[in-house]
Amino acid sequence: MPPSSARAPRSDAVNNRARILAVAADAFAASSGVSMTAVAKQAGVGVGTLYRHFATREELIVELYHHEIQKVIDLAHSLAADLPPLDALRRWFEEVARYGKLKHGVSEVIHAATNGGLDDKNYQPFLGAIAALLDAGVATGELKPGTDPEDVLLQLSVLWRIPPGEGAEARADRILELILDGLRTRPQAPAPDPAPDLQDDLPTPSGRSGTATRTPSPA
Amino acid sequence: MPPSSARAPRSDAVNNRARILAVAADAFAASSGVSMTAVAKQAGVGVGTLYRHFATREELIVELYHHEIQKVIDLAHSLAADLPPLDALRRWFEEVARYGKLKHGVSEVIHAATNGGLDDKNYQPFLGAIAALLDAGVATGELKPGTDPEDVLLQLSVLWRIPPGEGAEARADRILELILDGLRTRPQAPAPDPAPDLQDDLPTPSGRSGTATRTPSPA
DNA sequence: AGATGAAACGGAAGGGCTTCCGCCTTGCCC
DNA sequence: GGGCAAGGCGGAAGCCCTTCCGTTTCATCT
Repeated sequence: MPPSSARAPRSDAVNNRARILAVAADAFAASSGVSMTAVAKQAGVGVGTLYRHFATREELIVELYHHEIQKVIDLAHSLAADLPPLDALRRWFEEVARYGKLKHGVSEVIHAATNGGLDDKNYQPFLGAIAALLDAGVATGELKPGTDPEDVLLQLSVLWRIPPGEGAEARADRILELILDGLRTRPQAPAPDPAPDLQDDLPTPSGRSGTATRTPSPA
Repeated sequence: MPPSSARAPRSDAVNNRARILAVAADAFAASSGVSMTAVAKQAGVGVGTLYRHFATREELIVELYHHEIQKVIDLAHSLAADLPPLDALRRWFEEVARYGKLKHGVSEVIHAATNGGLDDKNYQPFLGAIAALLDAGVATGELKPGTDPEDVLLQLSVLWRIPPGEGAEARADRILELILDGLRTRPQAPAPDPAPDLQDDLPTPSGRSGTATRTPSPA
């Protein structure tokens, strides 16, 4: 390729970048709540320098974890090749969820992506991974055709917003299942008749999950 | 009731609260990017006072919009009563999406809710609204039983994260449909046999079919 | 009216992300 | 080797949300 407009990068810049990444890797490994200022200080550079290299916090994180991201992407492709489409999709979803919990970075990246703040370098392959899984399912007729990978990614981003604690894991599973069902093809029902034949008698129609009507809150 | 522990609220507090709300209503109507400091200044109080009345930015917004929220909640109940369950649900989803776009507040509130930062006063009725819609569908057998309204709310929260512009509206529609399908019951396929009888043989499992990557909308 | 204590007030301060801009280093060319 | 721009560097500063705490005000009790 023609070396047209790009001078060689300056050596100090190269060093700084490397040092920043090294420091940041350590810092984020210890805890995900690391401030840009802290990273800069530890790396022995000013914040300005930090921001010269990584225009935004997200961008730094993306860089840090793009390795992990790549693993997730690769996994998608291999699952798509090895497993029945639905299983592949489910497994991948679970894996994504798991990654997001363990390595906080993956979720941050997806978050960045769904916020539009991710450049093609990481975003496109991710979409490609999803597309591969979807395509496999479309091919066997188990998944609806025409689903946009970006939409799926957006739906997945919900996973990182589950408040942690108690039943977080179960909840993630439930939601994954909902997403999955949304993606599947819908077999023709033999009897679309809306008559409720199974429900004999429910004395209390609102029986379950605290359908409590509003509290009498005065304005 | 015993006037046990609650003194009458002080008059200055009452006045300040009212003034803050009035000012904030105007400010947020003009643009959603209003800082707490700005609100406090315009209301002629210190930030400390502002925060005494509304412990957090979200809380102020919730208070501002809880009127709109109530409308959405009421709508859910009346739709659930008047329309076939699936239509009711779809219509309500659409309305929620629309509200979120127009009045920025509704979405902020849902965002707060799904972040766990919303107290019962607004959160529970919202869940109740969703539960009503779900229950109606469960009763007719069109929706899966046992879906947690909170999960649905979380899924809806995705709507506010669609980057605005170009095909945002269409995308919201697509996603709503995905969510909806995830909630529906899955009719028994006549042939539950896993053998693919329609597909002869797909030699290339990785062949990218129609799910071509969408053109990345210009960020 | 005067005293008194609980609650409200105000704004400085802390911590975060990001931008801006004057100064300095590096690498190239003469 | 010396000069010169391009680009990197550093950190102050701007804006945000929120917390803290000394000071002030209100409502009540004497």
